[in-house]
Amino acid sequence: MKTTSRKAEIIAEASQLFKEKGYSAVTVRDIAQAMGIKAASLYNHIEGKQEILSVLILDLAKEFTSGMNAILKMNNSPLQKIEKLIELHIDITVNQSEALAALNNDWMHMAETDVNNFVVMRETYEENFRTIIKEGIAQGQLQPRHPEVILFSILSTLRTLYLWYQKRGKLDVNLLKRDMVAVLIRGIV
Amino acid sequence: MKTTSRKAEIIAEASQLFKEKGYSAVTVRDIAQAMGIKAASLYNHIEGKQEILSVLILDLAKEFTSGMNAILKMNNSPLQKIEKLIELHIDITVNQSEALAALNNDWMHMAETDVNNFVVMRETYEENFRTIIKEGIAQGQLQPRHPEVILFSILSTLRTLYLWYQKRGKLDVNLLKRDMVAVLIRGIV
DNA sequence: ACACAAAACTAACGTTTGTTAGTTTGATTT
DNA sequence: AAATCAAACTAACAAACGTTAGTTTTGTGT
Repeated sequence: MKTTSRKAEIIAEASQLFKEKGYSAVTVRDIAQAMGIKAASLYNHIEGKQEILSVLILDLAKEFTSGMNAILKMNNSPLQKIEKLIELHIDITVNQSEALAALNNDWMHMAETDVNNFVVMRETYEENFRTIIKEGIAQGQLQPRHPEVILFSILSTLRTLYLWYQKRGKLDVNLLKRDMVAVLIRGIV
Repeated sequence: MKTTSRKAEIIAEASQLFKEKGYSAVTVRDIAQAMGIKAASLYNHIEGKQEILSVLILDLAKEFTSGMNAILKMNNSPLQKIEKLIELHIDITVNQSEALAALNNDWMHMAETDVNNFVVMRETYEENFRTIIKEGIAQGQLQPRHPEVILFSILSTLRTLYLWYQKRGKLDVNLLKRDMVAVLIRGIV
């Protein structure tokens, strides 16, 4: 059964190394060694080191974008939308944690065009999130805090979840979702 | 008035570059250019590229450690201690944001001994924080959520604050503290 | 058995990397 | 005026970098 292409295997292997040391500190020889082949052999499958990074990041960014769009279409309350967004991030984290590391830390090392596309996608995503929060405040469903503080505190928690999930012995995803929603939305007191 | 040594100037300049591109992507020639001198001239002041990183990270780690120790000595309630910790992070972020980027993202690129010291300091810090949270739960002051989820959601927000503070036009520190404490502790609903 | 394509290989390339060695500059002290 | 010293310089190094070119191996369908 050959379900994964060689290119996909390379990208998967590279993403783990990128997560550990960052894109710039990983050499193509490192990636090749992890694959059990020589560095030059990689170029039968990829165009270059940067392509790996771009595939990793842009594919994931698209996943966030389409997840956001799906949530925007639902006619739920702002608070319910935020809950859905938290669950979206957790789902992506659970099976894409390596790509998340690259997206968070190494996006600026993509080719210029890709960086520009990425930044637009990211700003759009944040703007959509911000709008949901503002609606929640306007409707009296959320506390009247500075929307930027709310956006940031939720988003930074979710964005770095990949660092922390998995080192704590894989706690159950549904338990994680429940407690995370509770903590982020209802606080800890 | 010569209040800052040349070495300190180099470290300050380097930390800005590290924040933008990460340690590995910054060359000593980049740092030299930012200083307006040649790369070789740096070595009159520093032992090597790694030394810059270690000074940045370990000095900051010590600051967190002594801040934590001061808070542990106070006889406040767990909740009050957490508020103090949030303020500690905000204070450090406001005037050390470049070093924070290195501490978060590039600690693994220090020399092995320094990495080991750092990891111990970090684990100790987290363990102290976790203990405070557990006490808060035990005393009924905090909601009975998974302590790890609480610890993580607070800490990850505070740790990445440096990314976000300053691009939003330097909102007032006291306002930031107040809203951040409110959001992290009392939630958003 | 043969042809073909996928995927590995060896060898090398031009650059860039961090760093060292030895020298010159410019200001301050004696 | 001579000596001192911090801090810059030029020149070069060996090693590591991403990548290319050309060749050989391996597996698959005919």
